[in-house]
Amino acid sequence: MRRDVPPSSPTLEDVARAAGVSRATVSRVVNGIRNVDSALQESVRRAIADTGYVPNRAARSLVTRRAGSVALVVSGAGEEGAEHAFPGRVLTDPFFGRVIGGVAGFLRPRGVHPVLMFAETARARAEVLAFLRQGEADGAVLVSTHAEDPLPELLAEAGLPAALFARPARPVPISYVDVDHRAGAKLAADHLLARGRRRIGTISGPLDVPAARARLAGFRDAMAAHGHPYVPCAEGGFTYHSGEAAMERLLAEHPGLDGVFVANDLMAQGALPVLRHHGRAVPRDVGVVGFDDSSAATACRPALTTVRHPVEDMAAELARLLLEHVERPGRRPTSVIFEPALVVRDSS
Amino acid sequence: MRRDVPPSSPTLEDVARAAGVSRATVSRVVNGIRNVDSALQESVRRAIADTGYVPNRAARSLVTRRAGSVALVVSGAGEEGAEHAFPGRVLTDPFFGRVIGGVAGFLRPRGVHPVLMFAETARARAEVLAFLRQGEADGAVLVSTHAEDPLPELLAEAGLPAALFARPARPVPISYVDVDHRAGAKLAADHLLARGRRRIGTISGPLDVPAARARLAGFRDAMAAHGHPYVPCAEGGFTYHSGEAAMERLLAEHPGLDGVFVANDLMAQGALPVLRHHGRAVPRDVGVVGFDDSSAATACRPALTTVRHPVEDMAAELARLLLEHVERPGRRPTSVIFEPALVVRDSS
DNA sequence: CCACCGTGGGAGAGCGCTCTCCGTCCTCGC
DNA sequence: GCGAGGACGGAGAGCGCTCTCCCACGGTGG
Repeated sequence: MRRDVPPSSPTLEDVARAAGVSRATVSRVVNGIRNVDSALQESVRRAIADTGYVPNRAARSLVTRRAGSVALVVSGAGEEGAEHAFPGRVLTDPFFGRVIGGVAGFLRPRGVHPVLMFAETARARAEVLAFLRQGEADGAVLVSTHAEDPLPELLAEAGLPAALFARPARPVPISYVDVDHRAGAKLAADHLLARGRRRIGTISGPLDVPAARARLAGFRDAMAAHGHPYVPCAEGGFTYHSGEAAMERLLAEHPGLDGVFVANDLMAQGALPVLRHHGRAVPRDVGVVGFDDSSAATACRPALTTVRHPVEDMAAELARLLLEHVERPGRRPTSVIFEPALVVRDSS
Repeated sequence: MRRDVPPSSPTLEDVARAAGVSRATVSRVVNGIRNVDSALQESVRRAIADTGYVPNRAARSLVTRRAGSVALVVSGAGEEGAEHAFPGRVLTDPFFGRVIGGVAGFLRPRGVHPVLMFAETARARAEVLAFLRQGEADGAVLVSTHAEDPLPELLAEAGLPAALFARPARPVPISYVDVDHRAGAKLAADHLLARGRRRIGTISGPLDVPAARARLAGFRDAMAAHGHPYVPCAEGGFTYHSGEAAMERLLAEHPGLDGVFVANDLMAQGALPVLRHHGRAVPRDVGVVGFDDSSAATACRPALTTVRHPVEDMAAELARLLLEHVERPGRRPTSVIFEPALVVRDSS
């Protein structure tokens, strides 16, 4: 409509011609650098508006060697070998939603876009590496579902900018953010004891996950410090159903229980109906404390007392760490640990 | 380590030199086109392996005018004006996780990457448009949280390839996928009646959302066809808490209720404790049927009878539609409607 | 025996941008 | 009054790739 021949979008050249200046000057105005006479600047801006110019990202990337995007990798999701299954069934866990939201929230004002990737198989991991090497993304933030994920090491070896959500199981020279799980578990222990609970058990997460181990250890240490050296434990898998099953077992072995610390809210959500089913009123007979302060915590009856995990803030910091590595490639890995807080609701 | 001077990755030129052929030939091999002598092909492949070459995506995009990625836009999320808030609190809803998983699952084997974007504000919408115009993504799939979302129209006007999850409130010339909400609601009605329920109410979704309206209308029509012209309804907002509140209201006005159709699982999950709290046993006194077959359906006690919404398949189809539009820009919009199915569990 | 065609492969022109040079002009200071 | 130096803007060389030509060669039919 505006032009006759080319239906493709206007280029820097077109704008330059319209404004009567050189390409370089238009580029300077667009990128806001150096000293360009304000009158010229104005006419360039008008020409940009007139032509409807938008810079072509591919061309820019080609010369700047920056993609302006980062890979947001959900790693270790799904089963090995389930090549054609839908990935991201994990995304069903509200926890990932919060991480993604936090990362995206930090990146957005900086004009960086997150590219979603799943890396559950060896092939998928190779794709992530290729993706980064091809320069389609400047780096990767990684959130793993299980501890044995080899991707962090692969990234570190390849020298690609990356940052992790949660400390890796084996030490890897890579930046990460995490919460102080031990301190959070101590908060839960202190709270249950303060409420007068004395026969306290715990439902842990899968013990190959460092976070789950740390929560259990922290809880036991805190209990021991208060003179409770033995704390019965049932291991769960961080899912609703594993929470149910673990609660059944714990209750069968320790019917006299009057308090439970559950290592995440989803499992606690599963534990509540089991307690009710066995005639235990919560919080009257048994006090329950979860971990994460996820949406599950308020989608329970009674609403869950829980340990707040500042997931969004952590995810934002995660993104910040990554961008720092992208900015200055040589940088040494750093880790940032966040403090948890107790949120008291109705279940304790 | 391998080379002395350039630490940057090898280019087509380097590979060509190593294989003793021209750039063009290497390009042909890489892209698997035209007829290249198999001996040459072999030596080129070896050279690629030796140099560790990976094609530079920006350079390729520059000439092919294809980004190889699409925008996955969550639209209408969060409140207008909450500029600095974390976006994607919606991601907490497992429904979005399923959509994202389905889209990603389809795109992945095709080498297309989804770029996550949020478009809750006018500014964010402008960014999405600019993103597409800049050629950073070849098109957009859109999943909206509310009906008044202006983004579909903006995309259609701009002639950018796009596809929607769920039919837009106002007709827009754009492809979409949806489920047959009316048929799903009829399934629920038939089932409740078949189980002998006679005093049946419903909790609807927000009535400005077309899907919510269609479910309500379908339910009422099916009930009317069976001789139940009046069906009491309480409007909810598709969230856990709105489900609780709606159930309270419905029960207050119609204490004799023996069946409820709830327009999504999350609200049904909220409704169950309310029924229990008011002394109604589920399913003995009241039968409950949800909608979606989300993870919430199995994370309830009793487990929820619900209408299965094949979200992953729909999302895959959504991605397919988009890619079709990217492939052949002139294509007319099409819509694909999926059939729902009843999943009987314990709540009815 | 020559015109013709099909096939394999090279040369080279860009794609749209950034950025380094370098030239021009204007303003001071001595 | 003249040279130094700063401010401004243009020319042009690429970034790494694709793809259109075009050439060379061998086989075929008239």
